[in-house]
Amino acid sequence: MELHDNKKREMILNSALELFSKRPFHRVTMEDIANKADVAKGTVYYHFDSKNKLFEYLITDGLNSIRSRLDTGLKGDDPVEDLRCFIESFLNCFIGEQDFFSVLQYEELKDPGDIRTKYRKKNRDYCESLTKILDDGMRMGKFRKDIEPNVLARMIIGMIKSVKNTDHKDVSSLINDMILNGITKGG
Amino acid sequence: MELHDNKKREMILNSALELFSKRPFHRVTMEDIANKADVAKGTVYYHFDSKNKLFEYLITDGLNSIRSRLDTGLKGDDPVEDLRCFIESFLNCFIGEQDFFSVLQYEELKDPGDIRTKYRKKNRDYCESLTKILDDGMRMGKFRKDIEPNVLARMIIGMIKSVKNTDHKDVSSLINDMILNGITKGG
DNA sequence: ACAATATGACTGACCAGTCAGTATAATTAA
DNA sequence: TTAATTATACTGACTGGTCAGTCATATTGT
Repeated sequence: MELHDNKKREMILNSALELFSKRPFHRVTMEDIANKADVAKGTVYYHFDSKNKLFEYLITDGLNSIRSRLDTGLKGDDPVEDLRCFIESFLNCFIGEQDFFSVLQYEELKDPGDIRTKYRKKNRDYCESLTKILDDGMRMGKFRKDIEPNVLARMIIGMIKSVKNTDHKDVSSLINDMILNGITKGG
Repeated sequence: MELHDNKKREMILNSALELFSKRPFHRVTMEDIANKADVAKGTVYYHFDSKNKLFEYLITDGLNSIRSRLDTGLKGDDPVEDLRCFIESFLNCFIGEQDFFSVLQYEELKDPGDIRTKYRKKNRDYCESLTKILDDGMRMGKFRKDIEPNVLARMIIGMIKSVKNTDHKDVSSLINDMILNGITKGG
């Protein structure tokens, strides 16, 4: 019976995400957000305690949705297949949620002494999921063992995140093949 | 002893680099920099016109030194060997100049409407150098052809940049081998 | 009526950049 | 040699603008 169609709250979140993805935290003002959401500044403060809290919400909310998307489809018994699946999901997330990943990129930068630190761990969650896949694969003799799984995981994520505007019909399987077989064969 | 030794200027640059590598641009104040350099705020402004100009100097100066380090050693006639050489140089730069690369990472983020845009291009220079190596290699049949050389270049850079605190004795050749042969063989 | 929601003028902290002045070294004048 | 002049390096109190957050008031919904 109480409230809400939450229309304005949604507008605020959308506007904030878009602005934070285009400029760093301190170059986005609460008034920018309010204006873009077509709402008064006070309204933003009605829905969110502070600029930090608003930012915090965007990050945790986004991470949660991405995590659940990344976890679906993993079987746990076939590392090669799980790797393929993970890469595909991650690439879909990455391309589908570009604004969010831009915000996350700011978030990932060092800035001890405020909210950020607190998310570092959660932030790495998808790395841990991938780390596990790689670790399993190494123990089963499917992947090379001369590198730490978590280092390799981060490298793979870093690699995927660097992909921009390619029109290859299936980037996902291309990347998968490159990771598995390198650049000297295939093509 | 005071005139024309650039001691303070150096101190300012060092302090600024360190601070900018730890916090985003707008969370570093000119007074922070002055304090760290053990100098008055006015002194910073004596040596640099503005905060932007100081930042600008750090970036261009760092990029110039890195570029020249990356170009030495390339032969131009053997893509496989040039790739190996590039990876080694880049990794050395990346590990040796971590503060600078952190600053650069901020720099690489979108923030249209100030200095940043202007450096985008220069910023990518080392990518172009790598792109050329890959392009040559593809034309010579050494590397797979089913991916744009510039996309691949960015992926490789992204991969290397994701390497953190690994104590493998020769990370450089490990990475080189993984890029060439993938993760299913080797180790 | 009453609570929930929304408003925007206002406040106070913070910070980039200024400026009037000091100090020290280099140059010239006596 | 030393006094006077100028150039260079440095200082920190101050200013003007910006922006997160507040609050008294208005509007809407039930």
